[in-house]
Amino acid sequence: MSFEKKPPRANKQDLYRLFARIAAAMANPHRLELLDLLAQGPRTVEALAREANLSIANASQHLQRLKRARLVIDERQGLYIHYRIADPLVTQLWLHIRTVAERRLDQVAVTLDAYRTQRHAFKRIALDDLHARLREGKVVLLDVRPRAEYAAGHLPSAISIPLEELERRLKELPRRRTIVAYCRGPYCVLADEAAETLTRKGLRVARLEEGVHEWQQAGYALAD
Amino acid sequence: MSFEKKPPRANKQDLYRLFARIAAAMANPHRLELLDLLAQGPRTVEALAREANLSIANASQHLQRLKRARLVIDERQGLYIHYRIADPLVTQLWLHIRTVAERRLDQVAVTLDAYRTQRHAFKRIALDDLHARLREGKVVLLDVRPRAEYAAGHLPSAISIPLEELERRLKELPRRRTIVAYCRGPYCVLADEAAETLTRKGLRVARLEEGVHEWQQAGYALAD
DNA sequence: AAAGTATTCAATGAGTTTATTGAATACTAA
DNA sequence: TTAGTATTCAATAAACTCATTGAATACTTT
Repeated sequence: MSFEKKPPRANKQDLYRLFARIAAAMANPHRLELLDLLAQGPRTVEALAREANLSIANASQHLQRLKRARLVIDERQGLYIHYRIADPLVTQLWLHIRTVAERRLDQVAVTLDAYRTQRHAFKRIALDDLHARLREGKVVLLDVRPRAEYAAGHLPSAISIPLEELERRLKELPRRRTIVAYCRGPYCVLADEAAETLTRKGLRVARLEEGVHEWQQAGYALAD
Repeated sequence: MSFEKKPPRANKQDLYRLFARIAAAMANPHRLELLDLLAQGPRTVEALAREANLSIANASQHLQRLKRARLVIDERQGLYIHYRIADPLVTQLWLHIRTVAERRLDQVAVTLDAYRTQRHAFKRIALDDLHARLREGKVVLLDVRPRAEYAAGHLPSAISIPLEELERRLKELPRRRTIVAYCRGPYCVLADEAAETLTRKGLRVARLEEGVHEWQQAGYALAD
C-alpha cells in the first residue's frame, strides 16, 4: 500500500470528474423529463413514472441516479416516497441546458413545432405586456396545470383551473376580459389545449409561453 | 412504409433527446477540461491535447463530439485547426455545472483544497473590493495566464506577465503597491504560484479568485 | 400478525462510450 | 512533386449505461 502524495494533476482530474458527474446525471432524456416534472413540484415515484411514461422500476433507477448526483432529494411520507429538486440552482441548470439546445440545435425548433402543433394558432402575450395589463385589470391570468403544481408555486393573481376541469368550470371565467392561459412553459401543450377549448367556447384568449421558472428568471416574483 | 403522423408523445421524447445531447456532450471529464481551456481562448488541437494531457487522437475525438453537439466551432488556419466556444452561453453553462457541483457535492471543496494546496496561504481580495481599490490606484492587477489568453480577453487595467516570465520581469512591478494576481479562476493554480513567487521576492500580493468569466458574471465589463 | 402497496435491489443482455493504435487526409514548404 | 506536419478516421477491446425482469424491503391497514 502506497502513502505517496497524490500529484496535483490527479486532483485536477478528480475535479473534472466531479463536475462531469453533474452533467452525466442530466445526460439522459428520461432523467431530464423527470427533472422537468419535478421543477413544477414534488411528486411520488409512481406519479413520475406515469407522467414520464416509464416503468416504476426504471423511473426509480433514474431517480436514484439523480439522487446520487445530489440533484434531487427524496423523503418518505408514509407509504410513498416523494422526490423534489434539491436546489433552485438545479432547476436553473436544466433551463440553461434547454436554452443552449434551443440556440445551438436547429432541430429543437422543428421538433417543438411538431409537438405543439397549435403553437401559432393563438394570440400570444409577452411577459412585460402581461405584467402591465394585469395591473390595469384588463386580463385574467389562468393557470391550467394540475392543482398540486399550482399549489407548489404560481404567478401572482393567477387562478387555478386544471385543464381537465376547464370545460365544466367555464362559468368561473369572465366573458369580457381576455383570458391569458399558461402552463409549465414553452415546451408544454396544456395551455395550447386550454386556449383551444376557450376559443371554441367563444371566450377571448391569449397564451403566455412562459411558466413559473421563466417568469422568475425574468426577475418577477411568484405569488406569496 | 408508413406515412402516419408522429404522435405528440414521440415528439416530446425527441425534444428531451435533443436536450440530453447537450448534457451528454458535457458529461465527460476530459471534454469539460477542453471546454474550460477553450473558455479562456481559442486553441489548436495540439495545444488542447497537450494542456489537457490527452493523446492527439483522443483530444480530436472529444473535440468532435463537442462539435457535433454544436458547443464548439472549428476553423482551419493553414496547417492548424483552431477550436473555440460556439456561444458565450456555452461558457456560462459550463460555469453553471461547476457551480452546481460546488454547491451539491461536498467532495469538490475537499478535492479543490488538495489541488490548490496554497489556496489559503495568501491574502484574498473580493471582486467589489478590487473594483474600488483599482479606481483609487492602490493596487496593480496582474494577469499571469499565457499571453494568448490575455489577448482573448482580460480584466480592465490588468497587465500581462505570464507565470513563466514572472521571475525575470519582477522589475516591471511596483514594490509599494499591492499586486493582485489572477488567472483562469478559482480552479486554477497559476495565480497561487505567482503569489508564492512574489511573496518570496518580498512584494506585497493578494490573490483574486475570480477569472474573466466570473468577473463578467458579476456584471463587470472586460477590457476594450 | 397478516395482507397489501410503494419502492428499491440484483441480475441480465443489448447498446454506447472510451482509449488506443495505425492508416488516411488536408494542407504547407521545399 | 515530394516530404513533412496537423488532424481525422477506422477498428478494436474494455468499461459503462440502459430497460427489463422478478425478488426483496419498508411501510400501512386490517
